Formats: sequence, structure tokens, C-alpha cells
Amino acid sequence: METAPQLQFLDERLCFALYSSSKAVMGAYQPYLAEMGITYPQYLVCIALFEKGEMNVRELGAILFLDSGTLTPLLKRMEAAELVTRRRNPEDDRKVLIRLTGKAKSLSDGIAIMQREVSQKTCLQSSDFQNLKKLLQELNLRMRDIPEYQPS
Amino acid sequence: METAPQLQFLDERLCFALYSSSKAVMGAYQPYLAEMGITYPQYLVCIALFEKGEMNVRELGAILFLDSGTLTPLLKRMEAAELVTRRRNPEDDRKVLIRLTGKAKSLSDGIAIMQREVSQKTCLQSSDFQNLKKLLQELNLRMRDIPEYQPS
DNA sequence: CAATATATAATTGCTCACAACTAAATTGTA
DNA sequence: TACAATTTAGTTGTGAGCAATTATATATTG
Repeated sequence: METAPQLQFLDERLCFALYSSSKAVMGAYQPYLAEMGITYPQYLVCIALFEKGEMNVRELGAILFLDSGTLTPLLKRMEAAELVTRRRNPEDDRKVLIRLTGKAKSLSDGIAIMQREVSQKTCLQSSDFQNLKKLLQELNLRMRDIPEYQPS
Repeated sequence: METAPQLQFLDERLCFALYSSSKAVMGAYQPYLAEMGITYPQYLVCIALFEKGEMNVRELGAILFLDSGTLTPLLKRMEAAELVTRRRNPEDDRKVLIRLTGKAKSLSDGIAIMQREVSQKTCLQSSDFQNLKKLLQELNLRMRDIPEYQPS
């Protein structure tokens, strides 16, 4: 005899803990971001480009796990706010190269301060912070069916 | 002499691990939800109401960490899809009571199966699952400045 | 070379998410 | 009772997110 599948409520679900805590952390960034005139995903674009210098839309999407339907209008808003430039790759006219402007680069100090203060608000020790981050990074790749490479 | 604030990149940020893994987990629900004709936050409304029976919009929002600007249109879509009923509380005309319909209740078996299969896809052992969930629940409350009550 | 396949970005349409505000009902209090 | 404060849902406007599709450019193949 089959037993009926047993449904779990909110408190038992990891997905809901993830969903709500992710929004909570984004909310903690909000006052800093509003001060700088950017949004959370725009902040992500900034730090991705701080690291890599210049990327096309596809590369940016691969790093941020966002598609062109999200990025194209987002980048146009950032261009209108003079935070990025968009230009076609002369060697391949399909690709649009994204680069930060001086205005965006001038936000780096404020971003660094924001990162430190939000991290402090988590009240997580460095080791817990690292463990949690690593678990979530692995979970992310696994749920997206991306094979996990071992660090060299 | 002051040292310049040091900016962290994507891989070093817990917030980004949270943001991307949360979306990845929601993505794993997507095929099941599409089959049932509901969305992820609508699924959350369902399991909240499976547990509590009937709630007004404010109570539902407090549990899901969503405000009326999100819930009102979402619940109207669910009402149009005949998944919930909305009626005013006769004792307090400000309150709108939300209750699941039989059609929504008939989804419970499919929801239970979805929960089990998505949980399996995380490849997390029960103990890791519980630890991670508890850490995130605490993080959520802390980032929202909600005092944490110890379990009785 | 021409035809086909692939890659890339953009577009469309729908749903969340939230800040800021409005409208209406209830409660508290002088 | 008046009337101010509070509570509650709803509205508006902006910005994600993503599935599905389209347009264009490049690469591949017969």
C-alpha cells in the first residue's frame, strides 16, 4: 500500500529560507545603493566589470547567471545613467562590449564601505561566512546542472 | 595614513552566492510549477495556506516577507485562476481573508512530489540541509532586524 | 559560392518585488 | 461624541527576471 506524499510547510523548506534571506540581504544593501543611485543587479554588474575590465553581454550574463532579456534593458539604463558604455566589437558585430565609465569607477570606495558594513551586519564569523558561501556556490552549480570543477 | 577600502569581487561575496543559488533553486521548481500552472511565490502562498487554513493579506505578508504591493495583484491572479477566494472579514472590513479553493488543494500531491524531487537534486544530506536552513533562517531575521526568539 | 547552421543581442509579454502613496475602516482618547 | 492616530488593502511607478521569439552577423558545409 502506497503512503500519501507528505507535504512540507514553509519552515521546513530550504528554498524558502534561501528566497527570504536572499531578499533580506539585498534589503540591507538598499540604503547604500539608493545613496549611490544604483540597484542591486547594477551593483553586481559594476563589481564584475571592476574585476574583468570589459566584457560582452553574453560573458556578463554567464558570470551573473542572467540572460539578455534581463541584461539588455538593465545595461541601457546604466548607459543612460552614464555608468557604462556600450559599443559593438569591430571584429564581430554581434557582440556588444560593456565598459565602466569614470563615474562608475568613482563609486568603488562607497561600494567597498557598503560591502564591509553589510558583511558586519550578518554577524557571521569569517569561517561560517566562508563555509556558507562555499555551500551555496556548490548548490548553485548543482541546481543549474553545471559540472563542478575542483580548484587546481 | 588611511588604507583604501578594499573592494571584493563576485566570488568573494556571500550575497551573490545567495542571490544566484536562490534563483537556481527556483529554477529547479520551474518545470513542476509550469505543469501545475502556478508560479513560485504562488506556490509559497499555497503551502502557507495549507498550513494555516485562512489568513488575511497582512498575516500572509508577515509569513512570506512580502508586502501588499506584491500580494494584492498576486492574489487577484490566483483568484482569477480559481486557486483562492478573497472575502472581507465581517468583523473588520479592512481585512481581506484568503482561503484556498478545492482546485488549489488538489495540487497538494503534486506539490509534495515536487518538494521531494527538488530536495533530492540539492544532493544535500539531511544534516547539511538542516544546518544550512537554520543558518539562513537566522540570517534572514538578523538582516531584517527581527529579534530572534529561542525555541521553547 | 550559396545554403544552412550557429551565435549573439534585442524584443515582447508576463510576473514578481518594493517604495511611496492613497483610501477606507477601526481604535484610542480627550 | 469628535477627531486624531493607527491599521489595512489597494494603487502607481520603476526595475528586475525569464521564457519565447526575432533579427542580424558569423561560421560551416556541400
